[in-house]
Amino acid sequence: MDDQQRLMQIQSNVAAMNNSVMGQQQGYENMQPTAPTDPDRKQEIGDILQQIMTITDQSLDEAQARWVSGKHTLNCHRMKPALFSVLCEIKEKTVLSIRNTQEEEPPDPQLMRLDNMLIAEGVAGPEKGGGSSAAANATAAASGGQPDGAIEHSDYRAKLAQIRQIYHTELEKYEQACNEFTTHVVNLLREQSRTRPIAPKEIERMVGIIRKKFSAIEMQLKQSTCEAVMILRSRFLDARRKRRNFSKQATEVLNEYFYSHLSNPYPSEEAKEELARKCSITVSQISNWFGNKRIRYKKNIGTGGYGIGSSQGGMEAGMYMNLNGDNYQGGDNSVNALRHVISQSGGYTPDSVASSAGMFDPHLQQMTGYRPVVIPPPGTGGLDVEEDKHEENWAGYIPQMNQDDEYSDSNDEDSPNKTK
DNA sequence: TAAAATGATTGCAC
DNA sequence: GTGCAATCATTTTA
Repeated sequence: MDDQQRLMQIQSNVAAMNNSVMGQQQGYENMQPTAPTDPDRKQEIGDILQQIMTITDQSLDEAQARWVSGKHTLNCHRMKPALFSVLCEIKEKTVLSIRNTQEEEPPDPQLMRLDNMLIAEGVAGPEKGGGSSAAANATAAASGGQPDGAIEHSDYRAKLAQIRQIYHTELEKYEQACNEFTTHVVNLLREQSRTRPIAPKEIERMVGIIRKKFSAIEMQLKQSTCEAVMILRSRFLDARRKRRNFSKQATEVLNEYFYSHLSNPYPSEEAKEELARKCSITVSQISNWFGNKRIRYKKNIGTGGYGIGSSQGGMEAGMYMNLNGDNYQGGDNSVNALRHVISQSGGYTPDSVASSAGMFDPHLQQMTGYRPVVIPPPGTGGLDVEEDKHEENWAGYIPQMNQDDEYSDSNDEDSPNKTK
């Protein structure tokens, strides 16, 4: 389409719209001493458009020079408000409306993920409970109930607080910069709206564009913060490798539970919680311990190292009888009394095996004074085991006693894994 | 100091 | 989500 055709089209458009904006012009026209006739108005509009079209064909310098000279004339022209209004309307109906539909996007899922993570880690959102609880959760597992866990905890918390502070400072800077720039641009556009048609929607759109650009910076900031938290967390969690053995008392409590529930050594959640409380360790550590215990018990049964009556003696279940190894060694409590009684009784009896399988012999208890009282037996409403859903799988590992097998105190000498 | 013991992690299956 | 099995990493023991 050449310039002439474009000009004709614009002129016809303007003529068509002229009627629609007459209302807007009404107030203005009322102020005029004489209202021009229709042919006159069309001629004037044609002149203005002709000037505009001519400018597009000129070089920048020529146009500027011409514009400066004609600026005052155009600004003072009585048709200027009407023309601005028409141009603004056209802009809104074409470019702006198309862009608006394109810009109405749903919230960025990546940004949402970052936001959620920062809130979960206690960096964003309210500080109270955020950082400290996240740190507490992370340290609970790391410390394993050890006293120096508190040191690690405070260390983690301090570093997290640092990250949080940097994040908030940067976020504040970003918001301030964003607001300042937005205000500046809005003022600039308002200023320019005196000399060129700028619709309010156009200003809104510009503000949206600026916000979008700044949100990219915000995203970067959030991403960097998340990375910093992740690095801190991974370093902190690595500290879990620096483990400490549980206290003797804790191991004893766990062993007591394990061997008193040997037929089904799967503590319920409640039992785990109770054990965790007694041992001053976490529930997950209890789960780890029982997981390790079951598997190592099975292995040793399988290799025969723990086999009742095996030449090596020292089966782990038997340890409950011979009380050797697995932290049962050298105890000076009721366990030792039991050990003594067993050694006095001349070795293995079916009853003692029953006790190892979770069926404590009342006679033995009476004799020794030892009871697994720390953990109430199954079905008593105390620390109970899980339902026997594992019993089928586990059953093969419950010691099956042969009447010929004899456990002698000499087996005490061998730790279960000494078979290696 | 090597070997054993032990708590934790990971990958897989259910 | 839980448990198993293998493995890692550290601590304890002889």
